[in-house]
Amino acid sequence: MARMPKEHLEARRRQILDAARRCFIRNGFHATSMQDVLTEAELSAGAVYRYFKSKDDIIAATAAEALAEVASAFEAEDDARPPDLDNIVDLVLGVERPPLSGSQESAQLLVQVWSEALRSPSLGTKLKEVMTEARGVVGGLVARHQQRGLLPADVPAEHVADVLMALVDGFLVRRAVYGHADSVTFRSGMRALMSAPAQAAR
Amino acid sequence: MARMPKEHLEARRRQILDAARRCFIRNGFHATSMQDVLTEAELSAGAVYRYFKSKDDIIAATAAEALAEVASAFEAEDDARPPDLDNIVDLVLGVERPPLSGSQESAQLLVQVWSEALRSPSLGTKLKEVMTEARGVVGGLVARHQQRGLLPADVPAEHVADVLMALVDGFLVRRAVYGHADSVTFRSGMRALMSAPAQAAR
DNA sequence: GTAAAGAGAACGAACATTCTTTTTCTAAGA
DNA sequence: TCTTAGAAAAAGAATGTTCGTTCTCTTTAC
Repeated sequence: MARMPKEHLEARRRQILDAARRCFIRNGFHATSMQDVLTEAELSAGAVYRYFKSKDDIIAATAAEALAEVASAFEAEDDARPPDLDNIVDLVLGVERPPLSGSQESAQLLVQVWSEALRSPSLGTKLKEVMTEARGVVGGLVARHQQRGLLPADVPAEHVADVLMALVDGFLVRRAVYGHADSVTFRSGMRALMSAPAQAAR
Repeated sequence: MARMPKEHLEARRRQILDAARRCFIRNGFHATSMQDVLTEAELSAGAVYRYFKSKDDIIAATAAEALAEVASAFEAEDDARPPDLDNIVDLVLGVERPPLSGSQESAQLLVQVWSEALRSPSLGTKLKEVMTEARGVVGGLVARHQQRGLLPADVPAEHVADVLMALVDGFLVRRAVYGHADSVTFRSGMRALMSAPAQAAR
C-alpha cells in the first residue's frame, strides 16, 4: 500500500485548479485547451485526470470557487461591519476586503463566470442563488439605514439594494475590462451623486 | 457573367450574422461550432465561407455590431435629449432607447463581448475606445448638471461619470444574467439614493 | 513488495477550413 | 424573346488538425 498523505493530494488538486484558473482568466473556459492546463500545471494528462474526471469538472470547480469568493465577501459585509457607519457607500466600497477590493484577476474570472452562466443552467442557478443571498444582505443594510433616517424610507429597500448590487457588478466589469477602477475615485463620485440637492419632479 | 444583385449579397451576410449572433448568445463564441452556425443559418460551409473568411472574422463582425449598438445609444443620449432635464438618473435610465432599454439578448451578447475582450487585444482596444467616448458624453452631461446646481460642483465630473457608467454596466450584467432588470424599480432605487440626507463625515 | 501516482503515447471524435461538384442566375447573342 | 454560355453561388464531401480522454507502462512512496 502506498497511499500518499492527503495533504499532498489536496496540494496537487490546488496546483491544478490554480493553473486552470490562470488559463481561464487569460483565454476563457472554452478557448483554453486541456493541453494549456497541463502545460501551465506542469503535469501530465494522466496526473490531472486522476484528480478531475473531465474538463467540465475543472470548469465547475473553478467557477464554484469564484462564487464562494463573492459570497464570502458579502457575508463579511454582513456581520463584521460596525453597526454605526454613516455612509452607505462604505458598505459597498469598503476598503478592507469586499468584492470590490479583490484583484483584477478575480474580476476577470467573474466576467468569464457570467459568460459561462449564460450557457450552463446549473452554473446559472448557482450564480442566482449567491447573488440573491447577497442582495438580501445588502437589502438588510439599506433597511437599517432607512430606520436611522440616512435614506428615504418611502422606497422599498430592495429597490435600493438592486442599485447597489448593480454598482458592484459594474465596478467589477470596469475593473476587469478597463483595468483601472479606482475605489477612491468611485467613492468620490458616489458621494457627489448622493449629496445631490433634492429635486422637484419635473 | 452572373453577378448577383448586391442587395442579395448583403442579405446573405445579414442572414449569417443574425444566425451567428443567436448562436453566440446561446453558447458563447468558442463553445459555438461552425456547424452550429451553418445549421442555424440554414446554409452550407461553402456558402458561409464565401462571405466570411474565418470564424474569427464572424466573431469580430458580431462584436463590432454589438459595440456599435452601445455607441449609438450613448450618442443618442448626447444630442437628442432635451437640455432641461432635472434628474441625472433619466440620463442613464431614460426609457426611449438608451443601452438599458435594449433587449436581454443584447445584454447577453455584451457579456460575451466583455469576456472575449479579455483575450483579444484588438477587441479590447475597440471596447475601450467606445467606452471612453461614452464616458466623455456622460461626463459632459454631469458637468452641465453641476453648472445648474443639480450636483455638487466640488467633485470632478469624471468621477461621477465613472459611477454612472458602472451603473449602466451593472444594469446590463443583471439584465443579462438574472433576466429581470426592471428600469422602473431601478430608477426608484436611484432616486432614493440620490435624495439621501446630507451626511456628516463620520 | 505493492499499489497508488504519474508520464506520455495512442485514439476516436469534432473541429475549422478547403476542394470538388452541382446548381442557379445573369447577360450576351440569335 | 428565347436560348445558351459561363461564371458566380452554394452544396456537401473531403482533409488535416486539434481536441478531450483513455490506455499502457514506468516511477514513486509507503
